[in-house]
Amino acid sequence: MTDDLHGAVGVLLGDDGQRYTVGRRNLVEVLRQAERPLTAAEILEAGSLPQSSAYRNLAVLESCGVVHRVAGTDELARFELAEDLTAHHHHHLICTECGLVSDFTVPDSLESDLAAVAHRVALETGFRAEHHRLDLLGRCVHCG
Amino acid sequence: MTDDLHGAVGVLLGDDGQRYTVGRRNLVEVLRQAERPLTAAEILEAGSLPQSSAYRNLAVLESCGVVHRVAGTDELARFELAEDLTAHHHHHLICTECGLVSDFTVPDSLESDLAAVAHRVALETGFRAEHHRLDLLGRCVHCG
DNA sequence: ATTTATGCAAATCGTTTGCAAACCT
DNA sequence: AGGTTTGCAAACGATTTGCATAAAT
Repeated sequence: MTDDLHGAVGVLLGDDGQRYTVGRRNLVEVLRQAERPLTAAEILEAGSLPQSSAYRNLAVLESCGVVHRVAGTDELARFELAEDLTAHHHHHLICTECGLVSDFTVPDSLESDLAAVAHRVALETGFRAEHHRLDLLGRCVHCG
Repeated sequence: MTDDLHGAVGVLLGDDGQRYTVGRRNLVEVLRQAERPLTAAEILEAGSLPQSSAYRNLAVLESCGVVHRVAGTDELARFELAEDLTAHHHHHLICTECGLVSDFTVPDSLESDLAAVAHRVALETGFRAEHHRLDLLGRCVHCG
């Protein structure tokens, strides 16, 4: 029950003065079992909380850094566990046909280049980059 | 009046059996003058069409490849002229504080690497990448 | 003349919020 | 008890749509 993930989530919530309730554990579990970002609708189907609780708790988890909000090409919000809590840094494949979002990773050398670019841009524009987002847009295997 | 841009837009619309009406020209002009992606609200303020016409025409322009929809971190839809119609390929700086989206470019060498990654991913996952999206997320000069 | 675009107002959809009851410590 | 979270139902805000009129070819 008390494995690494839930322990880490508990700490993040606690740091923020929040409780790790049953509903929140439920959400984390649903997101853990998904191998891709889920829409609110998918989460509602998979979990067993009312809408308002799901949305409210996703917001809490997001502000504590447990959950991350992912932008696709449609207007639906999608959520995944923060990278700190899961294996590793990854990027998204976004299907422009059906909206499906899935994960992929890139070579470390490319990640270094991206970091260098972020640094250059900061110098040139005064924008302070904290993260980057690299997505491939196209047709998923289904919509190919 | 009939400069390159409007000519090109007219062709794209025509190819799709659509007319280049006053309202559509108005939208293209508003987007041309902006140096960054605009939200629907900003477009409504700048242009002079009713909401429904603006949204409907943005949808038409998008499906003809004249306008491109940009995802930020907030839920607001943002629009810009398609890259084919403007100078060049670019990426976005997205402020996580105020949502502002602005443009930047990266070295060609990085673009080549991105293309190579897209190709590799296609082989490995069967996903057909058509475009990519590289955004930097952080604080803009204002919200720094 | 016939097809397509417009503009108003009403509807829709995802998401958020007010409030009273249930929960945790 | 004291403050937080829950769950229902109602509210919200951005975007979309029905329909009758106006415009374009």
